[in-house]
Amino acid sequence: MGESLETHKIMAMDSEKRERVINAAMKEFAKGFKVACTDRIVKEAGISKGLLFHYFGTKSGLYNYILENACEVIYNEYLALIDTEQMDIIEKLWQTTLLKMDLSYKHPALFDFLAKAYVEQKENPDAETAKYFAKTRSDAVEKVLENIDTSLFKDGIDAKKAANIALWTLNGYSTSQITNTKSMEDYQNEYERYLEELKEYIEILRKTLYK
Amino acid sequence: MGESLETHKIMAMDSEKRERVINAAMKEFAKGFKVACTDRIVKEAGISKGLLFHYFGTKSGLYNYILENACEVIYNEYLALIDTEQMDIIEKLWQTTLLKMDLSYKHPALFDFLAKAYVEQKENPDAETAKYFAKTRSDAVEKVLENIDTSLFKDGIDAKKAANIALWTLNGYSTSQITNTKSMEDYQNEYERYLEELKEYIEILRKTLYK
Amino acid sequence: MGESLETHKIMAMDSEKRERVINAAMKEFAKGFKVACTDRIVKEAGISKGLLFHYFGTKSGLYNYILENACEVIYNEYLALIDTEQMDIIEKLWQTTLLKMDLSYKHPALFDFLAKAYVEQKENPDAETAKYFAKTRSDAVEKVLENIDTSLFKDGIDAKKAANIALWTLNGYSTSQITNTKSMEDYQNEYERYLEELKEYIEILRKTLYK
Amino acid sequence: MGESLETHKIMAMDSEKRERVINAAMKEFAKGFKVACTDRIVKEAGISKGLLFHYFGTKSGLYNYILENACEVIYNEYLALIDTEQMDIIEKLWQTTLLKMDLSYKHPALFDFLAKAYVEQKENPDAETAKYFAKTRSDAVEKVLENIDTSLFKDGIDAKKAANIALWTLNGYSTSQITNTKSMEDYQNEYERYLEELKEYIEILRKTLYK
DNA sequence: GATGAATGAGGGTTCATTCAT
DNA sequence: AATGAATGAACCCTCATTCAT
Repeated sequence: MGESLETHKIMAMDSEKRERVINAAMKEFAKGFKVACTDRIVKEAGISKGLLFHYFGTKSGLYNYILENACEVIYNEYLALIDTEQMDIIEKLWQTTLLKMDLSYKHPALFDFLAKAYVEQKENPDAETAKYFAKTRSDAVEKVLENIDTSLFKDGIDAKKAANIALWTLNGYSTSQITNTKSMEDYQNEYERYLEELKEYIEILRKTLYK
Repeated sequence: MGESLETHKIMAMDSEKRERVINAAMKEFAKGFKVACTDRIVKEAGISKGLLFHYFGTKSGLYNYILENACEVIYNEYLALIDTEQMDIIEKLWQTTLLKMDLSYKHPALFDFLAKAYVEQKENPDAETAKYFAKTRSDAVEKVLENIDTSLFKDGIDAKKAANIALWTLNGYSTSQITNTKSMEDYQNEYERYLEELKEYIEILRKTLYK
Repeated sequence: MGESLETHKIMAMDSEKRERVINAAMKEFAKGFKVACTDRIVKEAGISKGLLFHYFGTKSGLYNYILENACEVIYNEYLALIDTEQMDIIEKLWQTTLLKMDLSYKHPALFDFLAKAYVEQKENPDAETAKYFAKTRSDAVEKVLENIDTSLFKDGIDAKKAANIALWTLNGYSTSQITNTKSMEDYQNEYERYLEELKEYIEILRKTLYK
Repeated sequence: MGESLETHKIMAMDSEKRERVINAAMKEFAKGFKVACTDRIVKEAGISKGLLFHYFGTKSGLYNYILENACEVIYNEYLALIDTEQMDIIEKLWQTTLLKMDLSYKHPALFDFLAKAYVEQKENPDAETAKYFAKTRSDAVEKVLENIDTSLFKDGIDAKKAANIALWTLNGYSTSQITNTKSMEDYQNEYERYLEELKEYIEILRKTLYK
């Protein structure tokens, strides 16, 4: 879990302040490690530059903390909520998509940050953090695709591949929507239509992949 | 098409030298605009720093030129080669995937650069370049999805959505492969297996979406 | 001496704690004023940063206190022990060298600190402290060179100069030994050999300078 | 000799400008590596901060260059001028002292810088530079003490030790003079008296150590 | 056209010093 | 008295951009 040197300091931090730093830093690091600017982070978090380095040591230290924290959020507020009893993979994907949307609402920068972290991986985080991040990713994939009822799929179709098709379809749709959405207000207005259309994709997947 | 101030200057440039700059800059900008460093570009391109700025004015100017150039490559070496007569969308997607792999071989940094440009959009390019880039993207989608024989799909399935499922599936598979591929050599060794597996996905799509 | 503003505060300090601060600070300041870091001092002394500044006001304030304290050590534990009855300067130098070695053992950082303070003089200490330091130095020279029996020297040799030659020789040898000594263990192993060789120099001086 | 990466860049530098940087940096580094401030160096040298780093890469890089350069000065303007035919060590020491005074006049910060470099050794310079510096020092000692006519010393006196006594005496006197000298003007006014007194020490050494 | 020396604003990091508790 | 969180000035270093040649 990355018990870096500063962890105890960070834990001792005023939690409200820590929250502000986490939010500001995640938003900033979503732009990429190098582009992220600690000046903007401290300004948005409302603390001094010195304090940031007092707690996190270096920019990389902060980055590692934010990444590990994001992983923990994924574990606690996403993976923990996945219904492992659900063996109908399409139904499960529908539910996880809803979970993700909730999460994305509570932590607006979370998925952008994680996506960037993934693209930039190996460059910035230390070995331990990177390992934790990789494990989080594989755990997430596994948790979604494990324990599925393969007998639901049409005969003669590889279950693993069919599940992937369902997964990529939902991801593809989500991505395309984010792309087309300009603003947060846009997003809220379109929310209903978005869910509706998503359900239609779900139906097609069910109709075509399932018996 | 981005008639920026410097365009005529750039055209007057020795074409071999220009090619070297384009390759070097694309590779560098694939890392992201801010992270890209003009020092490395001029070093790899074998020209002086002064000359780079003589032709392109600013780093952003260079970026815009590279982005527009990449769009032109997409038009000339990808979209132009798509078989518009092909009405079987799954077959068409298979062919475009092969085209992309060819392109990726000829311009190793092209898709990485475009992906980064997409993720970073709005921040760097000027309005006109951004518009051109957006148009290229939508033209690409349209060119693939236009003029497809919807009667091939099973009855009761929205053709547009079914086509998207096929599209996202192939993209999803490509992305997952790139992720798992560590090196260029890896890639060449796995090439055959990659195509084989891709074909299997194609078959599943055909079996499930088509009558 | 050096009645700076904080002196009474410092005297009110718990003496054990003060001792720890003095030792830690002297060791740290032996590296040079600027390089010395108050964080390391408080850590080694086992007190809080706030307390350090409560007592000493500023880094310079602490430095001045340490320097004055070191001077007092020199007065009390070195100059006070010099045998003023001893008129044989060479014998006296031999004895003072032994005294210095004792002192160096009791206060490992003392001479390093004073040497650094001397090299850096004028930059850091306040005027009064600097004066006290200078006086300590000249007192030390005087105390060693005063009241010597000049009749022991060969005729036709200026006694003052001859005494200096003896002084510089012993200092020169000491310095060269410190230079060649890598570690504290080294030092203890070589201690006997060191004294032996020193005695040989003493003999030469006696043979050449004295009648 | 330390062919570091930047050496060719430095050699291509305008020599007058380089001279200004060397002088400014040597003066500044004579305060110690950490205390030295690149802002003051560039200000005194009359160049921009960027240029300093363009040529020398890092503060350490500059330091190493200055140290190597100082060693070269020692070789070319000091060791090369020592009369190796001179077998009378006392006469030789007298001559080398004069050489040093000349050097000290031409390069006012040289010996201060080297003394500081010696005290701080192992911390800052890279391995190669450190080796070169160490070699310069040992070459200097050797060149002075080699090839001396031991038959000049009184019988029963170890020649090596006797030579050291002479060496330390002259060094001791020089050091004491520098200490007492406040300003450059002081120095020039006292120059004659200084030489006179030095000669007297020489005479004593001759009278006492030689047959 | 072509070069690369020169600039300076911006960014990460350190550390003496202050202050609320 | 005692603590350590909080501050900001100062420092090293990078890099886009300019300009004299």
